[in-house]
Amino acid sequence: MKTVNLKEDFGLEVLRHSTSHIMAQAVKRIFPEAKLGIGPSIKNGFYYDFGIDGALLSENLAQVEKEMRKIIKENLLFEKELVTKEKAIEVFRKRKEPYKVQLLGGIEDEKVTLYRQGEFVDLCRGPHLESTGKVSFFRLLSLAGAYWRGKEGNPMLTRIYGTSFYTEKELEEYLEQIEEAKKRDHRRLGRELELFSISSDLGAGLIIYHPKGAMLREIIESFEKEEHLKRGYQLVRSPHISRSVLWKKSGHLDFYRKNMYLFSSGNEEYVIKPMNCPAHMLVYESKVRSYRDLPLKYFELGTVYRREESGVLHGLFRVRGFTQDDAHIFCMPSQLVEEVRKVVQFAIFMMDAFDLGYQMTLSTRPAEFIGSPEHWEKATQALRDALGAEGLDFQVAQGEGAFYGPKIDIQMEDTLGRLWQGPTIQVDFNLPERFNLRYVAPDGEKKRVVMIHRVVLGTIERFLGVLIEHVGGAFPPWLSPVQVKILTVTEKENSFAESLHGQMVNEGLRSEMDLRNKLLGFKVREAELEKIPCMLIIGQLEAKKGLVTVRKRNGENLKNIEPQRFIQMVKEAVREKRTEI
RNA sequence: GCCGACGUAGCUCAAUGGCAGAGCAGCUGAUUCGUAAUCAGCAGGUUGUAGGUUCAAAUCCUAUCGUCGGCUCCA
Repeated sequence: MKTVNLKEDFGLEVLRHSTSHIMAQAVKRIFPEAKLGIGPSIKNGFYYDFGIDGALLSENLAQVEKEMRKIIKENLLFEKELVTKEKAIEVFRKRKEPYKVQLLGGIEDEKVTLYRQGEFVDLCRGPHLESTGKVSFFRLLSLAGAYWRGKEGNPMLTRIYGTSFYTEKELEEYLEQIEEAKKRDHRRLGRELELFSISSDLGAGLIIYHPKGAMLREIIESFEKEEHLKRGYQLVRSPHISRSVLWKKSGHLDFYRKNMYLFSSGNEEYVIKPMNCPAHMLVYESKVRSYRDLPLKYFELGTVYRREESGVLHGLFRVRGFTQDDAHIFCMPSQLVEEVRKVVQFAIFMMDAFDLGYQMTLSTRPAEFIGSPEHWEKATQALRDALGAEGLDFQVAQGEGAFYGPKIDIQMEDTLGRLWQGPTIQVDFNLPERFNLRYVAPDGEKKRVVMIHRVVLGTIERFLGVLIEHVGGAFPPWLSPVQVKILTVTEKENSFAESLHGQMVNEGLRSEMDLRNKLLGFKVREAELEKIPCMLIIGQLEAKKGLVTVRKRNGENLKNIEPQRFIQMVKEAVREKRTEI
């Protein structure tokens, strides 16, 4: 089974890569001055980059598609040619392809392969299909800017994204899938379910929570607080603003300034906190600490503000004001492995509690770093050991660690398959140094404390976004802002409905009533669209007997239920965190 | 920040230089009804904002704010 799948994927890669060459050929026919960048196949399709100085616009995509169909009809052979690097450089110099020449400069091998189809030549490892005629079901999807070789200082090329399949059915299904994903988009559901909104008057990247979204947050936050207390964390709190001297001391003013909101008051410069760590350092620093006190774990749902570049803002996933479930763990070097391991377990516990999938990355020492290489080696090994002890699969991102220490990142997927970083566990050699954080060891000597900086959901905002998309807005009862909606058949049952509502609210259930003079079918439809876990249908039958009919959001009915029994059912579903009542 | 696209009623979308419109939502009335839309009527707008071109601008131009898809950066 597995090998067949691999083959198919490989086949798709070849198809898509070949389609990207056809696209490049079409673009060159229409815009002979376009310079070729690179054109690989990617997860769900392919792209090709062109240096064309903005002459290629989205209105040209249809034209490019048309030319591609012509090339496919011409059924040109993909011809492979093995040449020396010098020969290849000469070919592309003649064809005025500076990016290809640059690429060749970076290749170590003596021989490279060229692929030709008709008048088009590309530097390419291959493999390709036999001929352009083998491609038929493709679609150009979007246009985007992309820096040459992904470096900000380089020229901006124009990138065309597209996809390609062997059958029309698969292409249609893929396009359909994208449409379906849009319905689960948290930005759309956030509005439809009245969870949150963003207002340009308030400011880009700043979230306002509406009653249902605020309730959802409250549920998640109180769950988190409890779980932290169970694990020996202590709650701390710090103000939103602080004097800039604190940030001078922490180093943020130098390294992080462009992301910080600063303001002055009198002669004093102030900072709106972009992080919680410096304040937590001050808590540690406030008295002499003994090795007997360690590990110390300070937890704060800390709301921070960062001046993010306008182009990166994205719904709840990338914002300027957000709340981290932030904690700082101070320990002795000998406790590091154990503490990291506990945090890894905690993060996984949280992911599991919300039924979310994830992937892990270990990021190691970057080119520029502070602290000694031995410390780095030990800390990186501690992270590796913690992951190993839990039997977790992880990728290693060489040199991707922060300048102040190695880290473990946990990424979560959104509905379109994009990855977003959630939980992160970072060892920090920098701040304990800058704040001179020490503890008194058994021998009476003062020693440098080791610090772990960690979040287990990441930020409440991003996490909520992922959660909304994961459940498609249909929250499990324990999280659902409204758990029950009482629907009356006619206004005659309103008083019974009101007494039921009072009873449930008293028992701590989140209940709403729909007493409007509307048809039952209409009320059911609305409650279904609100994705409320269950409805109570109250007509004459129920009112007379003092019982309720439960309609779950999947359409299933439970008849003649005692109100108290129903309340217990909901409580049980909440306690067990079941997805449905 | 950069590249491209977009911004019309609460929402989804029409109106291609010549009278700003529809459906849903909202409001009012009728209907008292059993599991995804009862019927009728009414109201809703400085076309994101500011400037410009024109006899005339939602439409063309400039700036600005915001949104979307990417790039870079990041939780």
